[in-house]
This record gives sequence, C-alpha cells and structure tokens, in this order.
Amino acid sequence: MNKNIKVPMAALVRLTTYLRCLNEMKQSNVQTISSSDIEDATGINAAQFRKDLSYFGEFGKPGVGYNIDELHDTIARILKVDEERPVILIGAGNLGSALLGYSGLPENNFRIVGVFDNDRHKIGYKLWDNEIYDISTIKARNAKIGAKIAILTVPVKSAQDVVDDLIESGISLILNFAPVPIHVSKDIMVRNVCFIQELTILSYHLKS
Amino acid sequence: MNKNIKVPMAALVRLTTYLRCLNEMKQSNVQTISSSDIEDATGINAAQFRKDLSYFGEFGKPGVGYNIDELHDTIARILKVDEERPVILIGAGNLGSALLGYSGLPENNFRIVGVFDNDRHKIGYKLWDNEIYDISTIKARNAKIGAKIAILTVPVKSAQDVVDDLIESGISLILNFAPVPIHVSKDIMVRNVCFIQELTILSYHLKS
DNA sequence: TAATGGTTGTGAAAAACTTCACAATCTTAG
DNA sequence: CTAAGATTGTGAAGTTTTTCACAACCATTA
Repeated sequence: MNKNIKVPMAALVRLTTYLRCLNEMKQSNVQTISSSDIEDATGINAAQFRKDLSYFGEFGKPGVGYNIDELHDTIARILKVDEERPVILIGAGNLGSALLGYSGLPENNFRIVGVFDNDRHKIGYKLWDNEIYDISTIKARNAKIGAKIAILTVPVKSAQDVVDDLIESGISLILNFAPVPIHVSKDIMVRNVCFIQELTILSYHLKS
Repeated sequence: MNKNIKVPMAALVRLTTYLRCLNEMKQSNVQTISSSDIEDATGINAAQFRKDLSYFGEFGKPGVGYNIDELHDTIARILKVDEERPVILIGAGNLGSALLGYSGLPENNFRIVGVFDNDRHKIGYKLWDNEIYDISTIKARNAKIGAKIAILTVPVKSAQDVVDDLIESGISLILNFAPVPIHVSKDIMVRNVCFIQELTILSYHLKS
C-alpha cells in the first residue's frame, strides 16, 4: 500500500469512473470482477486500476478478483459519497433550475438543501419545491445548514463576490459553473465545469 | 517550434483557459501582456504557457510580451473557434433546454442549428424558438445542416443508441452529458461532462 | 553607441504518471 | 497433495508532462 504517497488527481477522477461502472455492474448477477473486466468496461488499463486502488489499500483477492458490492462500497467510502451530503445551490437561473431538478444528485447522495439568488424577482418564490432565499442571508442560514459544498451557477460578473461570501459562510468546496477562474485561498477547493471549454477542444479536432 | 510533436491534451485544455482569459483582457486598455501576467491571471505556470504556445509557433516578442488581441485571435484560430460552428442538440429535457438558452454558446461561436428528441410530447413543439425534431429524422436533416458537433443530453439508457445514429449522420465530435461511458470508433471523439464526478472529487476533499 | 532591465522560446533536467512484468496468492481439478 | 490456471499488488522501467534556466532578443535611457 502507498498510503503515504500523494494520490494523483487523475487517479481520483478514475475512481469516480470505477464507482459509476461498479454501480451499473451491481445490477448484473455477477458477484466478482477482475481488473481486466474493469478495463473492458471503462477503457482504463487494468494495471492502472490496480495501482489506483493501491493508494488506499488492498481490496482484491489474488487469483480471484474483486467482490463488486464490496468494492463499490469501499470506493464510495474512500470518496466520501457513502452518506448523504448537504449541498447549497447559488443561482436560480436556467442552469441552476436544471440542476435542481436533476435526479442524479440525490441518486449520488448529494442533496440540495438551500437555493440562493440575488434577484428580487426570484427571492421568496419556489423552484421545484425549494424556496429561493436571498443570497445576503447565506451566512446565517448556512450556520444552521452546515453545508461544506456549494454549486455556483451565477453570472460571471457576480461569481467572485459570491465566492467570498460562501467562504465566510463555511463553504470550503465549490463547484463552479461560471466560465471564469475564481480566486481562493489554498484551503478552499474549486472545480470548474465549463462545457464551452469542452466544445472548444472538440472544435480543435475538426478535420478540415 | 514543435509542430511535429503531439500536443498534450492537457495543453489544449489550458489553451482554452488562455483564450477565456485573453477575452477578458481584451476589454482592458492594456495592449500587451507577458507570460507571467498569464500566470497571475490563471494560476498556470508562465513557462508552461510559453511551452504550450510553442507547439504551434512563436507569437511573442522577446523583451516585450504578447499583443493581447493578436494572441487571442491566434489561439482562436488554432482551436478553430474563430468562426461560427453549427452544433446539434440531442435531448430537449431540462438540461438541453438550459443549454439552448445559454448565451455563452453563441458568444463563443457555437450555434445550435437543430434540436432533436424522441418524446412524442415534445416533437413539433418549440423550445426557445427552436422546433424540436423527431430524432429519427436526424440523418436526413443533418445531410442539409452538415453539423459535425453534437451535444448529447439524453437519458443514460438511450445514449449509446443515439450515438450510433449520430455517427451515421456525419457527426464526429460529441459532447456527452449522459453519465455513462459511450463506445465509439477511434475516429470519433467524445468529451464527457459529468458534474457528479466533479462533486465526488470535491467530496473526497472534505475535511472531517 | 552601450548598458540595463525585461521577456521570449526551448533544450535539458526534474517530476509525475502509466505501464510492464513477475512473485505471491487463491481456486479448482485430478 | 500437487499441478494448472487465474489474478492481485507493486517495484521497476518506460513514457509523458512540467519546470528550470539561459541564450537570444527588444526597448529604453544615457
């Protein structure tokens, strides 16, 4: 085991892929899989899979393989998605609304427990049964809610301001959908989702 | 220049970040930037920035820096986002609808020129002024449209089937929002956007 | 003109990541 | 019990990516 060695970010990304894959496999009637089965299902090299797991321990049986349910639960525990996490959503626009209605969130143990916006025309109204709160009340509200994770779907121009408020409110993990790099201290983690970037990478590969 | 050397995917991702950054800088009254200005703005190492550019040519002046407008246009040309690209959208659900209304798409030269779904209750109706077409007509329609890029916002269970149709219709670049790995031949490129994965990576970093 | 301060482009060094390859282990069958 | 076949976990090798460091260059000032 390599528990003292830093886990590469790429390995974490792959772990989430294994988890998704195992989730599907759970519904089959097979109990056990080998690392090369994972390779077939995900395209990720079998040795890579084993090494990724080795950062966290030993979960397989030589000569046999891995128990699907066990491995699923182990990876879920490693990634801390084995129990429900409260998440707050900032920005009740089109995208925020779509996310709020997305069943994949609860299915993966993420529960949106608060929706915030700064638009007077939205505050107080309900979106999919969630009341939209005034963003200026976030500090007080999150003192009760205690969420550590926020999803940010606000316009570019408000993104940085909102982030500062979030951090003051105890948020330390931010999923940023605003297409702008936001600036935070080292103890705060931001992951950006920008599908324009993805489209652009596709565009680069246009043959012409 | 390294034109004969393979460009790392990570470099392409960074190029899209530089482009976004330059886009903002265009609005300032500064004309010229240095690689370390880029580092300050994006967090990406200055030498990394220069090496990324070196895959494509020499665009700066030693002792001076880079002209913002010029560099922006150059990178846009490299990434082939210097002119409008037609894109088709498959899946007119919540997410598809949100994407369709997203102004970032036209602002970045991606124009949605066709919306498709397989739901009888949606086909024929309009979404943000776009008629929703029957997905079974895609081959005929894309023969006229000629889009190479498709955005996929369909449920997991239909994803693979739809992809096969898309490829038959001349699509070679797919942005997949369905949280499932899809299987394609080598000449087709797929980029996945899965924010559950991103949330999961954040979750792993919860301190507790 | 010469000297100074700043910046690029890039070969080479360093670091990080992936893949290989094999000892160790397990299960089954005879 | 032994042999055969399968699979893990991991040190080492191989590959890729990032960072360093410096020659070459430009603009400005004296």
